[in-house]
Amino acid sequence: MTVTIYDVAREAGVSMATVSRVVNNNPNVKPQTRKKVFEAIERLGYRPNAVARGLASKKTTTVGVVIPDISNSIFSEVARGIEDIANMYHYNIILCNADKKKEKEIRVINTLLEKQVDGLLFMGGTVTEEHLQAFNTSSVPIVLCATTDEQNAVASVDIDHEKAAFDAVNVLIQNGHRDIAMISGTLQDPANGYARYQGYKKALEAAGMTLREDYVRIGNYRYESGLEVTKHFLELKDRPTAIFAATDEMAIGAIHTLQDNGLKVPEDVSVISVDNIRMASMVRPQLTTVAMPMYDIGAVSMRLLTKLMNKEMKDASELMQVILPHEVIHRNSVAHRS
Amino acid sequence: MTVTIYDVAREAGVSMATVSRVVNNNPNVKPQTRKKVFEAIERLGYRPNAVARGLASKKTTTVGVVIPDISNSIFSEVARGIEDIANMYHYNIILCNADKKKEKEIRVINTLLEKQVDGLLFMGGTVTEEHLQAFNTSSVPIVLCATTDEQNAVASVDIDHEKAAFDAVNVLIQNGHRDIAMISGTLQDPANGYARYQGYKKALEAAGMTLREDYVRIGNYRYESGLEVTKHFLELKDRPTAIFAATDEMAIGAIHTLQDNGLKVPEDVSVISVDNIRMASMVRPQLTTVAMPMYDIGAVSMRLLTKLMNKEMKDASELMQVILPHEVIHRNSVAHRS
DNA sequence: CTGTTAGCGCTTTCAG
DNA sequence: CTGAAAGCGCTAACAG
Repeated sequence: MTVTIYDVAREAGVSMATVSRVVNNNPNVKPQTRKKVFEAIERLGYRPNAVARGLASKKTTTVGVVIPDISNSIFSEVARGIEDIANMYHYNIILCNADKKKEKEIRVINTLLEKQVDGLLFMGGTVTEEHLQAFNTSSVPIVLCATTDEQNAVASVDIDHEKAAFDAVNVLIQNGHRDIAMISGTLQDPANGYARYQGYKKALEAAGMTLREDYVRIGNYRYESGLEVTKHFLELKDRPTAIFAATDEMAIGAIHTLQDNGLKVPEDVSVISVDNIRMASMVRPQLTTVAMPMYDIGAVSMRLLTKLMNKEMKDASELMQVILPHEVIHRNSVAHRS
Repeated sequence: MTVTIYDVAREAGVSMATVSRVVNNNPNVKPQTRKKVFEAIERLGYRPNAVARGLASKKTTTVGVVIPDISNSIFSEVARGIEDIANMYHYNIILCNADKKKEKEIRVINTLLEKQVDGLLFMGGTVTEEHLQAFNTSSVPIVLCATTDEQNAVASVDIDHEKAAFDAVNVLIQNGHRDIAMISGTLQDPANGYARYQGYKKALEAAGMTLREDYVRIGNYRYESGLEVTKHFLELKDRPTAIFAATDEMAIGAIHTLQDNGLKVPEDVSVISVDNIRMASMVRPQLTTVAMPMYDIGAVSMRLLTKLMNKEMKDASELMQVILPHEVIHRNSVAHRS
């Protein structure tokens, strides 16, 4: 039925070991023998069994990636970065959506580990004590992607969310705005929520402005939420002249309710955010935002993982927190205060 | 170092076979023994090795999915549908981007097969003779996702692209439009290109209208392309009053160059397309389009694959071409001809 | 440069 | 209900 390395060996008149060598490109094989073996392989239509190889060699050349939701463009960008580099180093990836649910995250981490992945890339919600415990049972390297744990106990690659938010709010301030509202994510979320809120707060402070409670509203990162939340700002007696949204999607939502209410962006109200999803340049006005290098975060974390898997470097804890640079992308949603 | 089934057996005072039974939920184990084994597992922190299991049982509970580009929202939607159902049936997925490049597609199909996936989901460009050959070397079931092969030789799930385009153009016609241009994809692409173009053509014919060469332009499916191509229509002496784009992204591009040139959508020019990506309702005006059920295509094809893998049904060739329904989503980019 | 020989960790008859 | 034993297909020393 299925042709094995043994069949090839017999067909070529050599030993299994030799066949294994040519299949694995081991140079210690006489060209002549190599040729014989290749012919036998061809003739028999032999296809190496990676599972058997994995059991024998204790390496599967596959890495696990747990991701919140692959259909979310932010994460699918990261995933593309991961897969490109994985591919480059001859790894495959097993993709698991976990929707930022702790239970599900822990569960998939375990099944990935059962599948003997050579490494793990984790992209999720908050990294809790339980996550750390699960990571600890792993004998393969793990790197956090677009997240970090409080203790910096595990390698990670991310941007400085607080600084990104700070920079965003600052362009508003530089444009003369003083009444700046924020559409935040939940403060429970360390990176996209809390950190970005902190950046907003600190930027105001640095400019000697005071934070108004009614200028901060919590959204859920999505477009519809930006649409909703902005209505509240519109009801205020003294409306903000600028809005900082924690994500591009919410910012686009904000722009639309503004427009739907007869306000012009950026003439009447300026809008800025963080992320730089593809859609940011596909709306009118085009969105000014702070670019988070999604693809690079994926690519760099996968590259880091390969190094760890090859033991090119030990997980030197502190040194393993890589922060990628962000950048303000000036487009058309911010104007000087009129 | 690593604890195996043998260690657990010794610890629990039973045989490997018994441990295997409890791990696999085989009912033929006395509750008492089961308990002993579970305790031993707990005590030792035993984690089953799925690779060894895969070798012994010849099943890996993982399926391969080859996809053009996971960062493209169309495909990432499909992927989510696939993963959800896979998860439901306890399968994991190995994801490979192949960018619709034949070479790459064939290559990943082979490595996926080497990894002994239990089934394969293929989403790609044209299915050529070479693809069919590669599929033929497979002993596991394969289903095409959002594509079909000419010969209907392999199971597939997709929508009727021609009919979807036909329906889209028809809403334009129903609205009194007679000068309808099309932004098409390449005619080399059977589904999104050729079939959608055919639908356009047939809708015009059915309405007794003649197709104007200069009203058809080829784009590359993306936003920027829609932006570009539309400029040509603007240069025509008798401009179209409506535009049908093969994809939402190109339609949004069309809307924007229309707007950027002082034309109003839909008052001056109507725009419709096919896809219904998330962004379609995140632009102004919101896009009227024919919804292609991306998530469902993924979900249904994965479900079909599970049936094939369980041999619940043999690949009854002809019967295996499932066509999912599409639906016109009326939003605000189409108006009656003024 | 090539062959022999043990396993890798688990499932699966087959007995009992 | 439980155990013994034979592999699954391949890699990796170790000899030669």
